[in-house]
Amino acid sequence: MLSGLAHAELIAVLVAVTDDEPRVMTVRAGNALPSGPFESRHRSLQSGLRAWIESQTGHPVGYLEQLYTFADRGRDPKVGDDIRHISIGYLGLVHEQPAPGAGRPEWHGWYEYFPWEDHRERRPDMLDEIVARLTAWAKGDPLRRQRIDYVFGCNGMAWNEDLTLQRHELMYEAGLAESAARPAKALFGRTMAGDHRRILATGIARLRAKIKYHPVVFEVMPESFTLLQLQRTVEALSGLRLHKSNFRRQIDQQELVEETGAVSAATGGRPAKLFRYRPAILEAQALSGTRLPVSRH
Amino acid sequence: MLSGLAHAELIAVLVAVTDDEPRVMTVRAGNALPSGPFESRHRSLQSGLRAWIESQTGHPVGYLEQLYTFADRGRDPKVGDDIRHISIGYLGLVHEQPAPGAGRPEWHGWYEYFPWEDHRERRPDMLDEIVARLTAWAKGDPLRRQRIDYVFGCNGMAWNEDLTLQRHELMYEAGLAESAARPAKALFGRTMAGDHRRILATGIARLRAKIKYHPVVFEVMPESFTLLQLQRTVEALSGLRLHKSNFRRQIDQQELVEETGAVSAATGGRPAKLFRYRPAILEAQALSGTRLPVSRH
DNA sequence: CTCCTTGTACTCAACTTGAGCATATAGGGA
DNA sequence: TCCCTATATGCTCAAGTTGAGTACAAGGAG
Repeated sequence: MLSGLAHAELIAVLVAVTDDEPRVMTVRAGNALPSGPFESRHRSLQSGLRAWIESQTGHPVGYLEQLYTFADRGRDPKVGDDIRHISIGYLGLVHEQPAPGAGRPEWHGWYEYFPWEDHRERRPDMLDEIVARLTAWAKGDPLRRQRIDYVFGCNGMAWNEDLTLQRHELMYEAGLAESAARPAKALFGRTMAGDHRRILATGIARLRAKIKYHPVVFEVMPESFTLLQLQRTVEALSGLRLHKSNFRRQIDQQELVEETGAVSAATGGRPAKLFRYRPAILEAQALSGTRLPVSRH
Repeated sequence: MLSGLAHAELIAVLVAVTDDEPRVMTVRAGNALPSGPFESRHRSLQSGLRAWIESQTGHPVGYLEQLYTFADRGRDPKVGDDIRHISIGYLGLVHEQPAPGAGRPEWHGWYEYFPWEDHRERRPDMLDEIVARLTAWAKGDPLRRQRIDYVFGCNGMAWNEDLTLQRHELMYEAGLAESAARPAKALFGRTMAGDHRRILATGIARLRAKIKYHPVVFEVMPESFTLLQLQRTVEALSGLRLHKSNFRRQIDQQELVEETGAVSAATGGRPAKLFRYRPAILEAQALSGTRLPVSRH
């Protein structure tokens, strides 16, 4: 018994936003997240993953953050049947892809996997079905009922976009997601191999929370952009519609952007000023309590 | 070469608050955090650690959260010299200890290790010395200068209690903390073995950030408490003095506590009502943007 | 009884946020 | 040409939140 020995694997949730759609890099035709063994030649977890990602995508990774470490009882014929399998998940952000889906890396919209998470147009109808099934599963247990209400925003509670992971876990418990017994069968959304969809949910949740108090959006933006493009990107990631003028007020109060001087005529109406990110003050202003200016409509 | 194989170890930052002092469980006379190998008999990381902690401290762990996974090139004669060493850090909160320091587990005040982090009485004088040495190290580099100002709250910037980890890392870079070459020598505060002090800094930072938007304080409180006791506990953890009436307003707006009906006469003046935590609504209200009502004085 | 100490309830100005309206500037078509 | 539509951008205002302080209550010690 090799006590304390385990297989270590790095697994990445790599996110880009193209055409107002958040996309995640996948392998195996969208059925798995990219991953690889953590090799001893790597200096550190971070640098190992960074090198590997850049070789795979050809894009520099602007932002890389550890997400979570998952452990599962894996099987490895080389070492023995009962060795632990440890996956260290990372969230990486890359700038807009010029040609999404071109080349080997496959980018899939993340709402393929979590269609109920996109509330930009309207609250997805699918949610009624999900909540109905969860309610049946809860069987009147008041604690479960309360959890459903909170996590899915029912019975007077507001939808909280940050709870992506909790929603997935609740659905998993209730048998609405893929299971070990039926790995490819889920009632809602597209599945992934193993626990990859769960890791993706972790990444989405982390990014949605972070975007509110840290200027990470700019890590997926091109060099220069209009304020509406910026807003659309935040909306894509959070799955919400935002209030336009309040969003703008927030952005320029934080002094995170500056005008480039150029304008974009590509928007149809009055040309919009182009802005660029101004990392100078960096984190100074950023940490003030920044809630999203959600539009109620 | 065993590609992908690694030693996995669990390491815990276990926190309790006694006598208005945050304490952390240590081993080896306060020189290390408790840790142990992750064994394959454990169902999961979380449950393995939970069982282990409860056997060590005799106290149930109310709250357990993964902190971070650290990787270092370790040495293990059993397997070979170049196997990876992975430490998975956890933050755990336990309720007030009846007799701190009694028995095997040793609880040490966390400000022994980070004396400059306690701003309850006054800004520690030590900070002037630290900043002076950092300034010398920065040698006029404006980026370093800006980072020092931000992280330590100099030159018009406010002290941000959440930046414990960044402060430790900056001091480490500048050679003011222990190093691999001189593991026990630090210019400020008490050291720990290996990177344990850094892991403790990670735990402090996480807890200080979390306390603002999630009702985790109650995990270190006794069953019933007065509002001032609650305030003193938050102050102990955050290292700040809070504004009394605003703190109270915040607490009862969140409706997280209810009166027990009893009063405590132990406080010297007018007896204070006792309260208990009311987890009923649990997380519902909690997630609203909760900043600490810092007292400027 | 008086002072001292702690607890509890209000008040009020400054600031922030949610929501909507008004105006500016482009292209396209009658 | 001139209006219409579409987007961009600026401004206002009420409602809510926060920072700071004051007034009053209720015990114990001397």
